[in-house]
Amino acid sequence: MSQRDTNTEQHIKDTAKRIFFSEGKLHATTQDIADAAGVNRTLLNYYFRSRDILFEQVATEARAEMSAVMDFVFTAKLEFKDKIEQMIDVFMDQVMKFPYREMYVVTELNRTEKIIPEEKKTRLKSFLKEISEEMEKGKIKKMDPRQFCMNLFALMAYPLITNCINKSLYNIGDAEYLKLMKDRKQLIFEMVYQ
Amino acid sequence: MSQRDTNTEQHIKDTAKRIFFSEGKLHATTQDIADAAGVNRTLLNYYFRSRDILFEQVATEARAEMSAVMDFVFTAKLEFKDKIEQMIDVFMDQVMKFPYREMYVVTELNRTEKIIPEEKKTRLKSFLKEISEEMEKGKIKKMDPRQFCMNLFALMAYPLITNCINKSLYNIGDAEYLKLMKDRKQLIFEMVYQ
DNA sequence: TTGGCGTTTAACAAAAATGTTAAACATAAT
DNA sequence: ATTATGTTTAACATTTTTGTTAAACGCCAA
Repeated sequence: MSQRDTNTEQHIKDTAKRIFFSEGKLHATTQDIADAAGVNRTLLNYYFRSRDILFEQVATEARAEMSAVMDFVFTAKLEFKDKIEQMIDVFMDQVMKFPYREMYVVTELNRTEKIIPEEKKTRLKSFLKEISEEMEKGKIKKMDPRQFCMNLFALMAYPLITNCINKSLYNIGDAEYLKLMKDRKQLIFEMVYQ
Repeated sequence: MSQRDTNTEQHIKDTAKRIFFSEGKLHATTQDIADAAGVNRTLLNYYFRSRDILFEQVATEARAEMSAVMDFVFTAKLEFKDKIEQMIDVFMDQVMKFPYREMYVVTELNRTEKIIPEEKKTRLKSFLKEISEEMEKGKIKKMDPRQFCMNLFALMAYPLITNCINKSLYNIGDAEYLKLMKDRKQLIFEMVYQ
């Protein structure tokens, strides 16, 4: 830590996240980000040296945050039913805040052909197993557990990605949209559980 | 029509669509597109004068194609149940071919602040009404019809957008993924039409 | 067979985005 | 009060992307 501590470096990254993940402006330039952060563009180079480094850090933090959230839920000592409920609650809050975060990761993957670390896969595997067991018990409809996962995440994430279309299409404002999204928590639970 | 008829102009647009909508490379440059189309970049300017015009044409055609598909389904003279079945069949085929098409439209909307024409909204409205009626009849679970729509489209579109993540996460190859997506047609129908 | 069209090549121009440098300024911490 | 740090300004350099122009080539159709 430096003697004089502004946290401008983090502020810049947070602004980039807002632009990319909340506003979905995937084509934003360094100038756009500097403007939005209310700082001079040279400051971005001062802190990050290059656009690529900034973007990479943002992407890395994004992946870390997503992992942290998923871990929190996956490893929770809860009954399956409660775990699902908690997952919906936590994950929906996330996508409401950062609707385009996964989209950013996807387009970065499409651009750069990166790969997903093994550890994440093992965490998911144990969750898939839990799902299977719950199906055996007859608590949820039987299907490929991967399909169950896809359903769950689709129902949570998609309506927020298409936010701008939906608002216009269904003629709804910010407040009502927020309410619809909050109502979805219960609705989604009812759809996937039984 | 010209005396000598290559259809290079359309070929270029189709290539752009493939790159944007199928491969999800939202940051592709005119050079990328020219290369993928196997033509010289100057030819893009020859046909379209500017990148913006090409992109606008591609976006316009995308919207038109999506509208055409939706119209085909919305206006079909079918019972609600069959209509839903057909919608899933037709729409899933679309998203399997162009997973990122809606994503492209969304990011363009976020970039340019365009607006959606009224006509589309009225078509949707009559569909929402059909949904309400079906709920009254007790054929499907009661909820806000808009939520029903969001559920339906989420279940269809999202797993294909996150294609690259899913393949890696669930350790599946192209063939198996294709099968999973085909199986989803039936699965989604069962989820929304209890 | 030749004229017109589609296409490429090459060489630039222009614009947009990014990166660099040095100097000046502000100010909180010592 | 001085200094080190954070920040801005301004002036450029570099790189990437896009747009322009003119000439040449291949070839099909009239």
